[in-house]
Amino acid sequence: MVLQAGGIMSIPATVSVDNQLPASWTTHYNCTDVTSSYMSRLWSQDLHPQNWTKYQVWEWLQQTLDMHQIDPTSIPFQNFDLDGRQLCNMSFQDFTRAAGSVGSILFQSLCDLKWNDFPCSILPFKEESNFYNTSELFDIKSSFQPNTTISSPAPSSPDPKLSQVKRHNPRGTHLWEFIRDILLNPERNPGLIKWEDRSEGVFRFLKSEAVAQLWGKKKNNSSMTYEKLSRAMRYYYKREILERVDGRRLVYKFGRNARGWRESEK
DNA sequence: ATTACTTTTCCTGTTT
DNA sequence: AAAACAGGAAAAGTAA
Repeated sequence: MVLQAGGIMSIPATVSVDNQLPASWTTHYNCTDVTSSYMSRLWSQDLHPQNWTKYQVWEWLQQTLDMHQIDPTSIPFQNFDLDGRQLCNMSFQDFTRAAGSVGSILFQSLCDLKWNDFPCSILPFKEESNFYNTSELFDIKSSFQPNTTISSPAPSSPDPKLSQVKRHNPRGTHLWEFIRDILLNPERNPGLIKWEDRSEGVFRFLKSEAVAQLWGKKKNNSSMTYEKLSRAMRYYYKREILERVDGRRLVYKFGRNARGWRESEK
């Protein structure tokens, strides 16, 4: 029998992701536990949508879609590369232009935030934030959770088109989506992965182990490694979510079945 | 409980 | 020699 010595011990203490993240990231991470009071104060007083940064707009978008169980890839995020002021200046029509039928949901949601005082149902779920969010990069759940009371349960917009909105994996972000979302948010991607050829969908891992750690964090698996992550990536070839790029290490390319990575895509 | 699908884990071998 | 790439196999996790 072959002895596999040291297998377990070799879990990379090597790359501590947190050490590599810029302040803005870790701040966001760490605040999640302490957040309740902090956030509610922050949200109810200081940070009206008007004053949101682009990042906060982005966060709001994620949360709202999630809350309504709308597949994030069904709307073009590029259309929301806006700060709070710009967002608040958007008309209803602007929203529908930017996000189709989902636009009305977003508009509605934003109106609630703009004009209502906060539904205090916003931070009731302490345990859940632990659940999938020790420190989550791409969906920071600190502020709200799907809670039916949060925004008018029956939005008075029986839009027929809404029925064809994809209701899909609210929680399940797949690996390739995770990767895509890192790529799509350069402000918060501290040199982890970079586009090699943006229009062709070619990208390269710069810090493979750090990405793996981050992925592990998301999946609550502290022993994730690039070795294992890359095996999952290779399974994507067959499904044409990724295409092979050979000869170039750590380089991958989105395939025909990968959605939502293009600059202008719908 | 079942099932289909995705990811993780582990491994052996190859390539860069 | 070290790090990536390749996939097979099987276990484990997940969503419906």
